[in-house]
Amino acid sequence: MTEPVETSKLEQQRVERLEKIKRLGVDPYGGRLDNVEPAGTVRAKFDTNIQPPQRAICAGRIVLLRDIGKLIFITLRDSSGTIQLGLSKKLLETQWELIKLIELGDIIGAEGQLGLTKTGELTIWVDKFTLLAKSVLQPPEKFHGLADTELRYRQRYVDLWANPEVMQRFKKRLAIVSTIRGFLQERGFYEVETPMMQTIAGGAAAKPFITHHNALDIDLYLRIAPELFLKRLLVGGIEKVFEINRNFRNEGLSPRHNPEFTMMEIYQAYADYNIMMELTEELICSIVKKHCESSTMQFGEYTIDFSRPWKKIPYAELFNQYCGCEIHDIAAIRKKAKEIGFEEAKMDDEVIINKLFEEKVESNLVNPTFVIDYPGKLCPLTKRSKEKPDYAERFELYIGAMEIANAYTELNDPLVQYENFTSQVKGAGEDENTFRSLDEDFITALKYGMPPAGGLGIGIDRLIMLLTGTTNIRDVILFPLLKPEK
RNA sequence: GAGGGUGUAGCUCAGCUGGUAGAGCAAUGCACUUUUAAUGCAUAGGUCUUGGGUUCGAAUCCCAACACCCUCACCA
Repeated sequence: MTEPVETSKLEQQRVERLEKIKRLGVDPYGGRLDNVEPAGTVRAKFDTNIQPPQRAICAGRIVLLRDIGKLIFITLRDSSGTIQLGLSKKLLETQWELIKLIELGDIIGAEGQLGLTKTGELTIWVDKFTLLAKSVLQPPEKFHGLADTELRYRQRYVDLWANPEVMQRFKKRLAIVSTIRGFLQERGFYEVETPMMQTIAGGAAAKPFITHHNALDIDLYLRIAPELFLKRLLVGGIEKVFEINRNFRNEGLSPRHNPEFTMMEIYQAYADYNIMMELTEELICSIVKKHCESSTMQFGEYTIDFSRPWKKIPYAELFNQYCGCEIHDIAAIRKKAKEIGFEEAKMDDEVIINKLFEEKVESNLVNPTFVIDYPGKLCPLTKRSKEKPDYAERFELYIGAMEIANAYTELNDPLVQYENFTSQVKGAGEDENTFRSLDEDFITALKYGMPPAGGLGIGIDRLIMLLTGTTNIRDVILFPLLKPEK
């Protein structure tokens, strides 16, 4: 464990400075500092007219340092932004030897009077200086920041302060999630946590990660969806329930897929998919209103207009429009699929239809669009439409050609649910069916009676991508999965 | 899994058709009390991702490995 760490010359120089600081009798790793204010708050509250002159205490990392001899200007950064410190030898005579030893990347605390320089920059004229943490590694270059994508992901702890827009993006993410919680709590939804480790990975058709419990000597799956547990809570009598938490899917990585991702699922008893549609539109629009500058967002090459009302178009209609054939004309559909190169012979009709849909339709759905009424066979957990029994009361919300939400009127008939679990859909992938396994306890729960309900799932990472104009999911996940080095 | 791209100083990047490496920032030293990527002068900094090969000679050409990025495939 304690193998000698190879240190660079630059690091050794910094360690030498650290030793010098210790010899001055100063703890280079500081301690508690009271009444610290965010730089942004200090900036906002500053008023030249207030007498006597205001004071402020700030703490953060040194990102710029301009040493002019007996005067040093420091740009200090915290999560709220930056503020300039002015350190004058006159004011800090007793600490001057220490101050001359601090450098870029160190974390310091500074207290003093606020004022403007002759160029109008708000400055804390420091009269109390505290070293809070000596940095013994070189920070990245001040102008370009940290640009190497791999390093940015591996060392997010550097990326966050080396590239201020990264901090802003993640703060926006946190604020949006907090808004979502508030929105749902206001409407009487309870937030719950259901098992991440499950003995049966249900609620979706994805490949799970497998782990092992030693004491029980059983394999467990990391969940691919919380759905079946949240519905058990509907059976249990929690009428309005939601969970925001991680799902894990053992599949390929892409700019839109991370193996662990954050999913929100909402269930509301006595509702249906129409109510979920309203809820979705209201939720996302209220987020846009609160956290975005306009109702139009740039997302890669797309310009997305979030203005209400959002379009609602039946699946079959979109299919017809973009695939150029009628959804019931199976012969024409199979011919088309063959042209594109699907192995259509092995697939059920519905699977081909859906593949064609994904291929032809999705890329056209730029502005928020509810695709409604899915072919019933594609939706084993959904209640069928009373008027059109071949269709399920399900919608998917597409924004920026990306699937953002998926919702349906929940199937609450235990016998039909059992039937759907046990009948296989052919051609949807070999491994996939293995894991559409039968959760008998879930059927038992349904047998006790689950109220009719609307259910909604929103991919939080993707929503954040849209609302921050970020086209790679890794840029909205603090620590995306990377292969280990070496 | 397939194809394409990238990997050079702490960081950001140059480096042509092979001749043992360059800038800016950071660092080190000196000067400087109103700077804004401070400035001026000076100095130092490299297993060119790794391992093979071709060659008198490889950062450069060839092969392989590793990591990252992009596209596709897989994908509830």
